[in-house]
Amino acid sequence: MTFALTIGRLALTADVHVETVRYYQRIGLLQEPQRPLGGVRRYSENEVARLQFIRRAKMMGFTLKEIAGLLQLKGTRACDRTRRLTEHRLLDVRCKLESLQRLEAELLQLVDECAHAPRGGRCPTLDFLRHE
Amino acid sequence: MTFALTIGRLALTADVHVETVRYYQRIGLLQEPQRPLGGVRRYSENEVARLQFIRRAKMMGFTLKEIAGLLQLKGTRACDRTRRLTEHRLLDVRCKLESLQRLEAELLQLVDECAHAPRGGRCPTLDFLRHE
DNA sequence: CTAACCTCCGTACCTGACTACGGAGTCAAG
DNA sequence: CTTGACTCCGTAGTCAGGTACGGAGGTTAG
Repeated sequence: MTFALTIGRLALTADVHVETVRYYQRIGLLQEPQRPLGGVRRYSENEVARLQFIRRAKMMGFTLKEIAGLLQLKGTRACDRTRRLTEHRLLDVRCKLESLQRLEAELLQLVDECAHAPRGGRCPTLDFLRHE
Repeated sequence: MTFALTIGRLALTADVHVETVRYYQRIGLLQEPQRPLGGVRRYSENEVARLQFIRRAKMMGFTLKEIAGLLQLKGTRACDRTRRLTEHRLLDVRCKLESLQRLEAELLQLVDECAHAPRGGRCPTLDFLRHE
């Protein structure tokens, strides 16, 4: 393998902090490679890929626990099983989507009302929060 | 009806935990009424309203810090400020919406591919996770 | 009046996702 | 072979937003 990164190079390559790598190791999201007696651990492109996967999933709004689940998929052999898990994920995402869309509509309405409220009058947003 | 609630009744009425009321008092989100010597504090409808305000704002995705800001707004310029806060919230929500929609599309594709993958062949989801 | 419940108050603990620190030991360039 | 950067490891702290606990004292139904 051409890759034999130290933890620092690994972190740099995957664009996370060293401490974050260690943290992920502590919580079991990343396994730590064997350490040669009195030496320093080396990481391969596998670890880089895994870290980048985590980063992407995190940006998608998954929690680290959810990501651990997603990474379990990686080890699972059966397509049926991955499909069920992915479908579950999809439902979840759709739920979140729905409530975010409702929230967006409400916020939009508030912004709009605030924009058209007469100067010196009452604030529709505050009224909404106070009286509904 | 006269409001002279104990903290427990207040919490019940506003549908939060007693400990949460105390927490809000600690962080200055709620003021605590005078305590009669060797007695118990009493709360009025003001506190109920304020708690409900906080609850609603929280559901709208405002942080407690932002809510503290909202609660201090009074007077004619209030609308400008609430509008800025709400717009900020809106941007946030839209960002999340976008990435969730991308995620939904990706997951949907995976589910679909898995559904049509030949039995015993390679799992498209696993391939996806492996190869980015 | 008394049992049962509530309030008060301080402090400690929880989850999530890190971030910081410190004293070793290790590695690589000059 | 030294110097300086890096790694290891453990522990501790951060921030948000609460929860839990425990002893003492207040309040209320029967």
